[in-house]
Amino acid sequence: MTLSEPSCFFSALPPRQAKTLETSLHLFTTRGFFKTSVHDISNLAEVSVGFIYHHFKDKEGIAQALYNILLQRMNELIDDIEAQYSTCKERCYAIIQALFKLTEQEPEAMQFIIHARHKEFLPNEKSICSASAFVRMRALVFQGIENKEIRPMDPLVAAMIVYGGAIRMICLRLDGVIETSLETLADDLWLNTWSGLDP
Amino acid sequence: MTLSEPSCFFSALPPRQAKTLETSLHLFTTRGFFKTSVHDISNLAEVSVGFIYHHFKDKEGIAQALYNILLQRMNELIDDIEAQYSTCKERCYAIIQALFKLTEQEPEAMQFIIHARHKEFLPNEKSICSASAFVRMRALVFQGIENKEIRPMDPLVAAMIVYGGAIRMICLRLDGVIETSLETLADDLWLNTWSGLDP
DNA sequence: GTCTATAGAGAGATAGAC
DNA sequence: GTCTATCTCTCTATAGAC
Repeated sequence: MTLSEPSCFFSALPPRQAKTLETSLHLFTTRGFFKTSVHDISNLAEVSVGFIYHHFKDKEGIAQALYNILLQRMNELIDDIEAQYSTCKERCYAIIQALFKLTEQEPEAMQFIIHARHKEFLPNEKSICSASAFVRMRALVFQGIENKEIRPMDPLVAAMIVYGGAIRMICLRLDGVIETSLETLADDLWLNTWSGLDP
Repeated sequence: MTLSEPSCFFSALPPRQAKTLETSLHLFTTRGFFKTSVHDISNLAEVSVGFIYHHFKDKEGIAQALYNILLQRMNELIDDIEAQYSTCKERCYAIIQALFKLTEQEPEAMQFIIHARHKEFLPNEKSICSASAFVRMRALVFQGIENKEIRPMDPLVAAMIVYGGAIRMICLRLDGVIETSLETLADDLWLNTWSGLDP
């Protein structure tokens, strides 16, 4: 899976639906969901309002579709990493590197996944932290404790230490506080994070 | 400063303005800013719409007032900690404990501070990560590196490691993913976080 | 399937009495 | 200072032509 082109997330869909979702992702992350009207999307994506309502249930339906597609991609990304690596340490680091890469290449997608406060506009969706991809990320750490790759501690605490710094860096990068590419900081982060967990 | 009573944040204000802000904080964090109407606030706070518009410029003005007051409190909290402790390690741990305590006692205030995506409804306000309290928190870590309390590394990376796990735990606690009090997990977190930073 | 025009509802903000 | 009534506008969603 390459992540370098915006269209890659939506390439399985017909082109105008893909355009609608790309445009919605852009507007939702820059202006916010509630400050984006369906007409804004219609104008910028060059599709009619009728087209949008024919293919998506309503405005929330657009957000729901984005949410499903992006989390699906995250799950595929974890599938790949689990297939390629076997130790907890390798897998967790690979996930962090993949998230950093995604942040640099597709900041809007990352913003939507991490930051969008889905609860406000997807009331039926659980918190993003409960989404399968994030549960699987934590599960990798739990296994690491069982395997004794990680020193004994509360599993949830271990998971927060493993991913907390990385997720925080992603947030600050998306907010413009960090001005350098995350990929150059990944080694420094991981070296010092892991030394707190090594048995 | 005690944080155990909701009114403590707003106790300097006349009672009905305090009630307005308390109610707004409650509705903004539970329903969201854009799904809360001024009439909702008026009804629940038992004040008139006219009262609200007389004391606050507009709906965003309410959010701005909340933002200012809560960040002010965070700054006072850091003042207290800087006065009471002198080492980087002690100060950072005290901040994490204070944030955990605040999360347990005033979850709505914490939710607003950390999670509210102010950019959507306070477009003139910088990202919360740039707010003075958060900048000061990072500065404490930077000093720790200069003092050689923390092993040499990128200062921003060090700050993310110090606070990343804690902030992540706060988010998961607020979202209901963590079901136990954060205060019982603080020691475990800090012990294993710091051992990645100790020279 | 796709479009335009429009209905209908709700919200922010204000005017003006007290 | 405080209240109620209302104005005005924007947005979601749909109806109906093609």
